[in-house]
Amino acid sequence: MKKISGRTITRALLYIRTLETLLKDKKDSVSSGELARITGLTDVQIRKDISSFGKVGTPRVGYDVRELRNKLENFVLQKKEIRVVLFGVGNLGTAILKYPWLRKGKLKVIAAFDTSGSKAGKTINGVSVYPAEKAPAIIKQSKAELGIVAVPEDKGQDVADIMVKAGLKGIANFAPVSLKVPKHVIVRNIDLSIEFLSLFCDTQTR
Amino acid sequence: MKKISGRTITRALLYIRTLETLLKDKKDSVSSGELARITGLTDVQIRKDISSFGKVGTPRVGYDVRELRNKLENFVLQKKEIRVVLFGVGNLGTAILKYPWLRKGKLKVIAAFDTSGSKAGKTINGVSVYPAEKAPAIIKQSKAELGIVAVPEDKGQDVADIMVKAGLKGIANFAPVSLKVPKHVIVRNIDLSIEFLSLFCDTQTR
DNA sequence: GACTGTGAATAAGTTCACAGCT
DNA sequence: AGCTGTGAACTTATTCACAGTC
Repeated sequence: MKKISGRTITRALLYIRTLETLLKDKKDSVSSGELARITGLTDVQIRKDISSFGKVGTPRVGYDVRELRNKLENFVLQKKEIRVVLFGVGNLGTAILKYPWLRKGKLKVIAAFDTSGSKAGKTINGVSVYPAEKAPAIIKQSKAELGIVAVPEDKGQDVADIMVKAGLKGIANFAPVSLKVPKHVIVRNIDLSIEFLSLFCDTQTR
Repeated sequence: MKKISGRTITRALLYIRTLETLLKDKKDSVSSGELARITGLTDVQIRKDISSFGKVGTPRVGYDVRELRNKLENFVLQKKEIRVVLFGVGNLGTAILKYPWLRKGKLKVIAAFDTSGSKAGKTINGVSVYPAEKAPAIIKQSKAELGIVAVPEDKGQDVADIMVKAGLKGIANFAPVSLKVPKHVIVRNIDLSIEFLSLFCDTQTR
């Protein structure tokens, strides 16, 4: 088996999501063309992606939905549970904590942290909020792997430093600031302003 | 001047953000190498991107921060104000409305909509919340261009349909569902679950 | 010497064209 | 016929190497 590109993996996660809704609709067979219609990608792209995980479809029929879902999950999400911590229980942090789809999957937010004393001690959607000082101990002890930065931009770097020191290997950063981290830590930036503006630019150029 | 790729534009938006924080720090000159250190990109990438907007740097010195910022803004964001509407005033929608960086830039949320009667009539961060029925009229009259889908997944397609019918040209979709829209409407999907999971996968493969 | 700007080389990603299966 | 799977062609994006400038 060869190495799989990050883009293929991201699309595989989309396929998994799509297959799961097909399962809910009691569909148990699907073709690459049908997946293409749903996702907006091309059928060839989808077949190519899927083929990098091994042969699983049957000609003339398509893919067995459950089998394909399992195949993709086994490659992409072997781990049973991915432990995540969140920094910043403001509006965005709360929104992330309350969104149900974090629980449906393998993602588990195991703790949230906030510097404001008024937030600590609360429980949001089953997740306890702790004062920021407790973060290093809790992260290490719980063996969390991912951190979400949902604090204002001027606190972003401080939070990232804590996360790095505590041993997190991936950071999802919603603060509109570039984080400085050692290269073994991977940062995914989600700057909503930039997302919206680049979407706008896309609409202009066509 | 040649055509500029979407990726270059997204990076240009990041450069603009970065230059603006440099301005705040009273830095008025910066090199591609320095921008590279801050953003995590390579210096060549940055020079190449910038050069596609025209010559603006001076050898031995670097770029004038203010001049470069203006140059990039003129290319990428000529428009004075980009009008946006939001559907779904739950936690995520409220978070988006309250985040300050939407106002710093050219993005302006001109209205929010929610089906729940209890939300309509409120004002969040200066943005009025209306019942969903008012959306078509308000969108058309205000000449809004972008829509944000922050409703639960089972309402996503309905909202997208309203947005398309009202003439919006771009949709930022936070609902974990694939939207079906005519091809002249551009959708940017931001599925937080997929973002986090793909980040996790990245941390595994190196 | 220390920077920018850029054509050329390389790498990554997508689409094409068609072989192969049932 | 109608689908999957895949090498090959092509397109897009990044990196290299170095010329040009102050």
